[in-house]
Amino acid sequence: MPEISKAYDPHHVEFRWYKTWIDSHCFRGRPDPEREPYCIVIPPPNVTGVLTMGHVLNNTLQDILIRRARQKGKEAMWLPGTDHAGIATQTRVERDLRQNEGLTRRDLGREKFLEKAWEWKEKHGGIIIEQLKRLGCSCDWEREVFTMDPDYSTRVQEAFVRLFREGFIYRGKRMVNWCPASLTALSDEEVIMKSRNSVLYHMRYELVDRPGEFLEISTTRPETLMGDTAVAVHPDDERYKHLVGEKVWRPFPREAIPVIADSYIDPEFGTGVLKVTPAHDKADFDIGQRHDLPVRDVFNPDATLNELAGEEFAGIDRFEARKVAARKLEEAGLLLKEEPYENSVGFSERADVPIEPRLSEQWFLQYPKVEEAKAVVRDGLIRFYPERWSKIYLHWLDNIQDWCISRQLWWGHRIPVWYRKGADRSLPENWHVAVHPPEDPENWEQEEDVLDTWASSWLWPFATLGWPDPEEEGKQGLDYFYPTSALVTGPDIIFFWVARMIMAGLQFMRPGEPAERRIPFRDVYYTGIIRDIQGRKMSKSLGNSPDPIDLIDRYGADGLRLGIMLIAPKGQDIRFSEDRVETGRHFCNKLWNACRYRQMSGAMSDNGSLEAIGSRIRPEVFDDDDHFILVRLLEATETVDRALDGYEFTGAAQKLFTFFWTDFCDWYLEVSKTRSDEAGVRDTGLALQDFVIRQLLLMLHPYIPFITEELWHDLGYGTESDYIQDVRMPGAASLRKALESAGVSLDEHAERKTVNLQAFVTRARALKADYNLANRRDLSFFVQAGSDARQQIEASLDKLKTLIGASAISFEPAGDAAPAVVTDLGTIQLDLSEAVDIEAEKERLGKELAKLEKQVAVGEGKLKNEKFTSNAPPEIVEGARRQLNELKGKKAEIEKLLGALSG
RNA sequence: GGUCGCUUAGCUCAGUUGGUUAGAGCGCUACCUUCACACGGUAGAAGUCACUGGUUCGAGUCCAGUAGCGACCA
Repeated sequence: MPEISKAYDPHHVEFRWYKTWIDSHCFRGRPDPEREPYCIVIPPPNVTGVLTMGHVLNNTLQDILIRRARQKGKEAMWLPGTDHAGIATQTRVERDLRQNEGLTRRDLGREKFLEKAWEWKEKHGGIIIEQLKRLGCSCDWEREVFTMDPDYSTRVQEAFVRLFREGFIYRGKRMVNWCPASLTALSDEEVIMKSRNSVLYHMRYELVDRPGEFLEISTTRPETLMGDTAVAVHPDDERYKHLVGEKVWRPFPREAIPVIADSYIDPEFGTGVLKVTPAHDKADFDIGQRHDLPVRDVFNPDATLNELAGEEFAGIDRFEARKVAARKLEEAGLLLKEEPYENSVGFSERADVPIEPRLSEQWFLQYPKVEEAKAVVRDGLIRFYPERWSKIYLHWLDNIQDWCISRQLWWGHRIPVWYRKGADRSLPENWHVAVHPPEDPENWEQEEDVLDTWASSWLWPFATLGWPDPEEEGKQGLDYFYPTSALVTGPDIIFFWVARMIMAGLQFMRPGEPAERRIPFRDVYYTGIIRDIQGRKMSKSLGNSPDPIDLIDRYGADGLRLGIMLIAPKGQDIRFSEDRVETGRHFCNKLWNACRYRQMSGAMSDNGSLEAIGSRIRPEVFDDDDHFILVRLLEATETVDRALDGYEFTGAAQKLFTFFWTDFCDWYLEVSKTRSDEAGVRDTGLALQDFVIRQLLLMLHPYIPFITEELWHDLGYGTESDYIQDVRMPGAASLRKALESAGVSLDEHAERKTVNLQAFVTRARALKADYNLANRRDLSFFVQAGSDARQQIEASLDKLKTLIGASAISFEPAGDAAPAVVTDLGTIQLDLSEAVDIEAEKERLGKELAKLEKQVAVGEGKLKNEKFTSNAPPEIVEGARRQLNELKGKKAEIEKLLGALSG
């Protein structure tokens, strides 16, 4: 038997076990018709990313689900991977290129640049995967997928081609969200609306045919006025009706533009006159379409202004241009006032700069299966935990817009479209849309743009499993593992990813079959967001984000995992503080030492199976404590099981925590120290410890996989299987059955008795503490008890003497002045009459009496209430009656004690 | 502006069909290095369950409203 050290040191345990697990392919998931499948696909982190606290939370949850599924005998498979993070990665590589070599990507050319990007990926791309291993994630690493792997890339293109052929994908010149920093179009979801303190500029345009008469207009963006091609009013607006059809002077570049009427205009806003800039505003563009206005684009792609804006604007930035425009208006006497104005401005999610609406040629996807995607969630085929997220999901689908899927990047899946050289690209007859290039490539040129990263990851739940290649599907087990069982993710990507995956699954998988076979997953668990202790989001710039690897170094992966699980409320944001991780580490140390205590208490016997342990139990020597701990163990097992079935990870963790610490360590192990040395009694006690620890390790294993594996082997549980993860975890029913086979019939009543005894011990200790005698072990106690209670106390005499620290407990009457305390098992008195301050003792008892009187009054009031006794369920009424009697008994006892002190 | 959520001990949080005296961890106070564990033990102090009203024999729990905070959407 290996000696176990006094303090648990996670480091070598964690490294050693993870290596062993990997070497023996523990986490492999392969189709097995004998078993029920259980599959999770990882939300692929950015290949360039490093582990954050969010990842720790998210992946610990997934690991718990997967490990628990394994314990339930399912074929568990957790599929890992990373995505290529188009904009983020390309930006990083471009920045390095600029800093190191002073080059832009265009200097290098597409091919060379992509080589650089791959190099960068090879160098930095494995980090997060290794970090997930440190955390203990039991992914099937042999299946690791990267969204730019050749196979996966082909599948992405295949999906594009299929959608195109079915008419869901089209190319068009439309207003898109343009990021002037990344120089690419973005989808609506990548635009973050932020509230800004802007300025509302009030200006006036002069009427061409009525010199000296002006139209007053307000705008937050005077730098776009050079692109104005009309001003608009509401057709019913009496103030301006007569001016519709006339012209006003755009001040610079000076040009006459029409006054038009459009019912989009809100007459209440400002002066009710809108400047119309079709090239630089989505709504203005729509107005322009309706009125056939020219589109006058005065911006360059990087949001500097171009020559169309005029000489003094060409080349300057949009924010500088705003100032220049305002100044020029003022000089011309056209600026009436500037006032502070709060409005919403769209920002690029990645680059964090204001978006420019911009007219450009892009590829769009009209989402498939929108109605069905709503139905599967609404009808509960896919269940959201917490359920409330389904409302957010449905609302988004109700208002869904076509998805701009092209990106003006190089790092990504190049769109599988070729254009006939020299021909008009806007005509579909000049397109070749296919996974493979045309047979005469010299006459074609491929589309330069790549696909949105999300347009590859929305295929994740099935493209990672071989779709659509039948041979690969067979190899990967698509038919077996799909639909996957659960998805764990943050609510921030409910639109980016969850909703789109659902539509993709419904569209591509098993056409013609019922929806429950086509959906990508059955349950979606939304985590909270990890914040710092002040409630702020974790961010690099605030520096409030701890490095999880540093935490693992200091507390162990198990400590970190458990610490996070103890505070992760269901679907709420989490305020993280490090002392929770400390709590996790303390728990591991306590567990370690409890097992160490077991080893030191007596030789280990056959722990190879529940039956083997059961055969060492002799129920005829059971005492109340044995019944107590088994009843509590069964209860904990049931609670944990039920909690995890409902994705209540914290509830389950807390139950395990208190059962282990309070019931097992603080009580059962403590009383074991007072147990008889008689062989059969002691051995049964040890067997029960083995029984409880076995179940505890199994239940804790999903949370703290490393230490439980280590202890599982140290304590000799490991013969049934090589690893704890492969041991079938007994439910409460199986435990009950195992106990029955061992001849145990559980006495639920003993649990109540033990609770009373525990209270008795606590009260006696408190009595000593009140008299500053906590560390004395030579005191005599007197107990006045009824016959049942007396019998229980006598049966537990040795135990009580040790736990309380008493030299003797007798049932003699104590002196009148002896300090006393009243418990459910009778009155305890300290043999201390000569040293007692009578007045202080009176005060102490008086306080106690007052408390009891209050409680008695409440109880009596309740029971006198006829409505209560007739309406409440009988067991509640009975409980209240019993409680009242107990309180009254205690009250009478205290009154008696007080009477004796006074007499 | 719309939708959703949160508000329980100094702090972070449990409290799942309404039911006996509202719990835990951390922190705090006092005591203890007693041979599993000081990453520990013992005892203790600490809560008008945000506020107002309602339903009920009974509300932290259900309903309505108010306030504060937060998220998402516009």
